[in-house]
Amino acid sequence: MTRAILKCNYSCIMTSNTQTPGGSRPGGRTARNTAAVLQATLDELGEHGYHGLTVERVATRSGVHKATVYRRWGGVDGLVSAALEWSTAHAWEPTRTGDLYTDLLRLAETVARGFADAPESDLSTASIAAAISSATVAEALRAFMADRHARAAVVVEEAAARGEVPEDTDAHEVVRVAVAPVYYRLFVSREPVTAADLRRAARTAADAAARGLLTTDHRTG
Amino acid sequence: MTRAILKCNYSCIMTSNTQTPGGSRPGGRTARNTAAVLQATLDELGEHGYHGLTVERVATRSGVHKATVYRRWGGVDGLVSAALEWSTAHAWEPTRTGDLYTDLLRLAETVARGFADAPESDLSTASIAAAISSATVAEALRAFMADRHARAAVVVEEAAARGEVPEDTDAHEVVRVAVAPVYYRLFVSREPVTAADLRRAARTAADAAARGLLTTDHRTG
DNA sequence: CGATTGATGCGACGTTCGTCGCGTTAGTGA
DNA sequence: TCACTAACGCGACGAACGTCGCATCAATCG
Repeated sequence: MTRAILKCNYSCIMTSNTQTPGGSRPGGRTARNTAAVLQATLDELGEHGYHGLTVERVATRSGVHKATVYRRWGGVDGLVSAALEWSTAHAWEPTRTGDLYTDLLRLAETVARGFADAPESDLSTASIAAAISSATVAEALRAFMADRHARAAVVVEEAAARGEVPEDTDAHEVVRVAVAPVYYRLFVSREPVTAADLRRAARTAADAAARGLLTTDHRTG
Repeated sequence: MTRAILKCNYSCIMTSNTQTPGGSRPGGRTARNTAAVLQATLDELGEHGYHGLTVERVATRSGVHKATVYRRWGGVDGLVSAALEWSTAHAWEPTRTGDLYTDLLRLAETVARGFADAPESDLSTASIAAAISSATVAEALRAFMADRHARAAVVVEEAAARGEVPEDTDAHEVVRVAVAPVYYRLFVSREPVTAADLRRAARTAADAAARGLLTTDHRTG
């Protein structure tokens, strides 16, 4: 889901320096440091995962002094939060094929692929791990996922417009039903995620929506 | 889901000393140390969470020397693994009311309650966090969840026997659809989990199963 | 261009982590 | 009861972590 973000290079982060200190002096050096540190954070996550993410290594890699990193971001959790908040600004759009099932399948595939390729070496994985022990990261993750959910909801709304699903279908719930089993297998039950599993998850969500099981007033079932 | 385990006292662990070293000398002292250390691990998890779980504190609390804990369990991840493996032996049974929806609702409620009461202070939460960075814990968690799934499948099989759902319903998939959204909200999207959410998850799973959306051959959808 | 001052670089410090070698304790079996 | 030895207790050690005070740098503004 955030896979493409890791491919992002130096200049990519340069453009979104929302992490400037007080805001009183967003000068060139500060922005440069922010870019270098966040990029180093992503690189370190890609190489050693969240478990091996160290302020000292990030500082050395970025060329920014260790004390500065501690002052600006507070620690490892702050680094993950900042990287995650930045990625929220990164535009993302779901693929729209004109068929709800296919759209949901693409969504599930995106999730699975992002984690399957490099387990524990992804920003998303790091965020989930860090959010468990850090309220700051938890809030950043919540905001990130809310953004993704809002964007993904489009595929359901279009399906409703086409008449595939009832008008009062809960778009967010459809997305949840489609992707939740994937995350569940990855992080909770620790079962392998096959292509058939992804198809089943998407099929269940699409069929349930089509039959009116996921409408907004169905909530009090 | 593993909430009740934390209530377990000293003697409870004493009875399952599967963690003896080579097996050549499962004597009284070794078993006593195992019990003390695992109990201290659960206590520390309850007080400080996984993030604050330290070998040094566990050693001090249990009265066992730090070096011994490192030798026997290797570190924090080993402690979590051992605690989790032990809890697999702990018998657990799903509530059976004679109605699939209600049974699934109870299941979802158990999951939600286990995490809602004391976030990040549960063995399950610690396991999920630790499994991300530790292959050992990941395997222990997989085995634990496989056991829980096998036990929970009974409610679906009985529903099939009653004729509520088709004979070839995939029991495991029904359970996944029922609980996955709960875990998803808790750890991924970080949304609050309300009673209505639990009802909706259980209702969706039960209805989808009743309509034949979760049969074994539906997989290739 | 020069003064201001927020941000940074720097090095040192106390703390905690994880490991190691060695002497001792206490289950085990004769 | 007694020897054997696996497991343990103990203290010390190097390494890494996170923090601090102070000197320096550079972005901003007059």
